[in-house]
Parts: sequence; structure tokens; C-alpha cells
Amino acid sequence: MEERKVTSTNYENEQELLQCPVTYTLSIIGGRWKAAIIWQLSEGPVRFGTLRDRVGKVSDRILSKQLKELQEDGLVCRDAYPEVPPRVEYRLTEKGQSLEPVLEGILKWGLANRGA
Amino acid sequence: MEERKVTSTNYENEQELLQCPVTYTLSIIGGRWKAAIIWQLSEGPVRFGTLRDRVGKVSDRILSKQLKELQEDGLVCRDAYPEVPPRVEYRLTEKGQSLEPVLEGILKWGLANRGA
DNA sequence: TCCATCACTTACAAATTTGTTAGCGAGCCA
DNA sequence: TGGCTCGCTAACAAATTTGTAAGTGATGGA
Repeated sequence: MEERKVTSTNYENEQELLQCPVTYTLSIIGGRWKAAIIWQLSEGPVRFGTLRDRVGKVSDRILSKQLKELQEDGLVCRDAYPEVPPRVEYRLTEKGQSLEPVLEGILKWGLANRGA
Repeated sequence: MEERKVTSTNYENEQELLQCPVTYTLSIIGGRWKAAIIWQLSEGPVRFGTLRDRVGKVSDRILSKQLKELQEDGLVCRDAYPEVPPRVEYRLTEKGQSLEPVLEGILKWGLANRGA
């Protein structure tokens, strides 16, 4: 994990902002590829490479990072099988699944209001 | 408005990402102070300075920028009264108000899942 | 005259996010 | 032996976001 500077002018703000449940939620799903990842995983477990191909133009590094954050936030689970070449599957946790209705609300609003 | 480099490696991704209604919505409400701003305005019009004091530790520049983006996205309206010193009120548009149920969904999820 | 008010803006600095490129390791298979 | 797969990481580069500090302009009041 890339370390975060605690002397940051942002740091204090962030602590306070995360007190707000809305900001907390947005900080979890706000990463550039996270909604797409969750969307893909909502159908069931998906392998790393498959995810990379389906999600869009993500690089390995970025996909890896977003997945790691999703794991840390408890939305996604990683299952590694000891094979060669390695096989790793990602899937939603219960917490991750509980986000789906929220994402649907966001989706519907987007559909209704984009381009207006 | 600060210009955006079109040679950016990010630019192409962004165009594609905004095709997704979820990502589109998140890009609109995802700014650091935007949820808080919308929240404040949901009660009715608020002046710039009042907003700055209520929203948290925002600086003038940042609040101004977030408000401008919210206006461009059609969520917020600006009413300026020709007085001295100037008086400017911000309020939600209909489009902005239509976000409230979505934000409530986000809020409820955050309340239920923070700290779990 | 001089200062205060309010909603900004300008110039600059710092942190964060996202991206590109190249490589690794273990074992299967030709 | 040598190349291949797959998930991942390291080193680096670029863009974006957020922040701080210091103005500005018109006017009313001391």
C-alpha cells in the first residue's frame, strides 16, 4: 500500500468528512473503476484477467489497487487457488451485495438525468 | 475554469466511463464537499459565506469551484443581488432536488455499514 | 479618508489518483 | 531448454484535486 502523508493538509479534512455517512459511502465506491467492478462481480465470481478484460481500459496495476481497496473496505473477497499458472477469483461479500440497491438508485438517476 | 489537457491519458477513459450512468452520477456528486453542499441547500437557499461556515473547513476557492461545477451540472442555481457588499444565494434546482432520495439511499447504507 | 464587508479570483504549492512499462515466479508443454 | 500463462509488483510519469495566502472592487459608515 502506498503510504499516506499524515502531515497532509487533506488528512484532517478527510477524518472529519468521513464522519458523514454519505461521504463515507462515496469514498468507498468512488474510485474510477469501482462501480464497474462491483457491477461485474454482482453476477458471481470473476477471475482477475477476465475482470480486467471486461471492466474497460484498466491496467493490471490499477485494477489490482482498486480490488485491494474494495477488499479493505469489506466489499470484495479474494479466493486464490494454488495452481500454476495461478487462478484467483474475486466475489462480492454480503456487504458488497448490500450495495446493489444503492447502486441501482444511482443508476436510475443517471439514466434519467444524463443529457438533460 | 482550469483547462483540462486533452492529451491526457485519462481523457479517453473518462469519455468511456461516463457512458455508464452510475459513473456519470458519481462524477457529479463525488467532489469532496458536494454532498455536504447539496445537503445544506436541501433546506433552502443559502448565502456563500453561510455555506462556507456550515459545510466544514472549505476555503473560498474550493467552495467556489465546487459550486461552479454543481451549476454546470445543473444541480445548483445562483442568485446574485446587486447590493454592496454583494449578496449571492445558492439553491437546488429541480434536478438537484431529485437527487435527494438517491443521497438518502447512500446515507442509509453508510449508517448501516460504517464500522462493521 | 480609511476601513470593513462579501463573494469571489489569482498565483502557487502539495497531495492524491491514475496511468505506462517492464518484470517476476512456478510449473506445464513442445 | 525455452517459451508460455496468470496474477501481481516496482519504478516512474502525468494529470487531477485540494489546499493556502493574498488580493480585488464597489460602497457604506466611522
